[in-house]
Amino acid sequence: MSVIVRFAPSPTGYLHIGGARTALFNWLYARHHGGQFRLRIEDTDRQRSTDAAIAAILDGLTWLGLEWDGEVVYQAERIEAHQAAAQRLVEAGLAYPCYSSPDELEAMRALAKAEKRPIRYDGTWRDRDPAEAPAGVPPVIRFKAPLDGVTVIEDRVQGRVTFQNSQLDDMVLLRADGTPTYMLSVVVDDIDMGITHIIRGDDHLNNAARHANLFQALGHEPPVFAHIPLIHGPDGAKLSKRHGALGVDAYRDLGYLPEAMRNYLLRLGWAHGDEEIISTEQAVQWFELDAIGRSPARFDFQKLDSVNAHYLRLRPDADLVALAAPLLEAAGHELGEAERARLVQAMPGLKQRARTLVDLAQSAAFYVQARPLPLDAKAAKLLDADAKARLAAALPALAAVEPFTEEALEAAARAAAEAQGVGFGKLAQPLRAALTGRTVSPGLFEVMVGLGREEVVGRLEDAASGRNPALQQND
RNA sequence: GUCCCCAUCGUCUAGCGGUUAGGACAUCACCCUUUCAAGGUGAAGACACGGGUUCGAUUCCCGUUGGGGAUGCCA
Repeated sequence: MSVIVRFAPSPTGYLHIGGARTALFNWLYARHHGGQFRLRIEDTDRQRSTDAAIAAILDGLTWLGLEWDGEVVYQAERIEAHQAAAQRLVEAGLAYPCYSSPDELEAMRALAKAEKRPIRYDGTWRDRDPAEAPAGVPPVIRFKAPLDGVTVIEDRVQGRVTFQNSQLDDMVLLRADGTPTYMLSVVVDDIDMGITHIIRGDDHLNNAARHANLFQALGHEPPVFAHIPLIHGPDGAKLSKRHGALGVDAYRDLGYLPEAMRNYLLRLGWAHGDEEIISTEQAVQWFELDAIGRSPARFDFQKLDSVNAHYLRLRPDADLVALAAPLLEAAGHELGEAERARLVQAMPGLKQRARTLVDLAQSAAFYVQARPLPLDAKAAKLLDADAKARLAAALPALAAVEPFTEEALEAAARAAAEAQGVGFGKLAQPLRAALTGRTVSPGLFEVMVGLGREEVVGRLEDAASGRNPALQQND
């Protein structure tokens, strides 16, 4: 049997991190088995579905590199099939019209709650003669769920889960306006799409029992279920849109790489021994449902940062310049050919120190900053009169270094420090401040070579004569 | 309230009856060193609790506690 899985988000908001992981697991499972990964937009709730949300979901998946197979299925376009299925169930006596009004239902629930009884539809219209229907009230169609016995779900992640059928009430299949609900449309679409495995968040575990019964009623065996645990926020509470959950676009803006997101998300709930850094290719090869853990995981930015830093270092320098360039330009730095070339050359030292693309752009800014270079507070403080004197004294030797290489520059700088009778650090930090405007940077001589002789001399002259403006910031 | 799920270092996890309970992130020390990273070495840090089963439980069973989810004419 060839594997067909699907990711089925509802377009009521952006693609959040939990959905992204569900999509990733589905995608990996499909790729591992050489099957298909289908995308289905569950937009049966026309009021809450938006085109913007659909676009955000497609964008998010594309950015994450989770390409889907075949056409996107829009559930709203399949209403006729859903309605026909409901009709068949009514004709077969497996579903019935219910005339209870929303108000009555609400009162029913309130009463059940007050009396501390299970909150469930009481089945008023299940066996009542439709002839008793109130005039002018359009009914909903409800599923005639089994009253006793049990429904057993053999879940690939959660194991065997048994539900008492007495707990399952008669769910609404068709709303009063004739539109299908999620419960109906998922099952009909899963059948029509030939879905073999349903991998989704375990907030649907309860629904699995209802779905399984509907599959049976429609004459099909349910697919294999795999309900994966939810992701929680750092405080252990459910990660929701009003509780720290961000759309994948936010992670992109925060400077995370898609391959890092895939690796990090994969390790949230899935493991392969002690492996931490797992390439996507390797993940496809290894991924299996059995290795999915059953307990919920908390989202941890520090770990994500660490994984991201790893993948950042793996990226080619030119890639990183292309990714950081928009950020630098947004910060007001104009990037011509010369600046871009300078950045590519400087990237090995920069990328080793960055955790995100945002970090990277910030720490790269000094390379493309126009003179005179602004100094941050610490750098300004460091460049006192003594430091400036040392810079002035060392300048001629550095300006004359030939060839202009890291080795030659280092030799010259060390000789200059010695000539001045100070430790190398006493000269190095002022040089750093003068050249980068900060007290923290990549290796000094790497910076010099990256900047080029002319720029180095200019920046040192600026600093020695106190031409740099101070930056207001305090880091 | 009712139903369902979960429970190993702060966090992510390995473990699938007998281990000095392993790794990663974070933390702390030291090394390297021109700063910061990276890298290296090391430290500290966990089986929620109570009953069983067993020669032996982190591991199997039951309960307690604690989290989470579901209880919609949302998905």
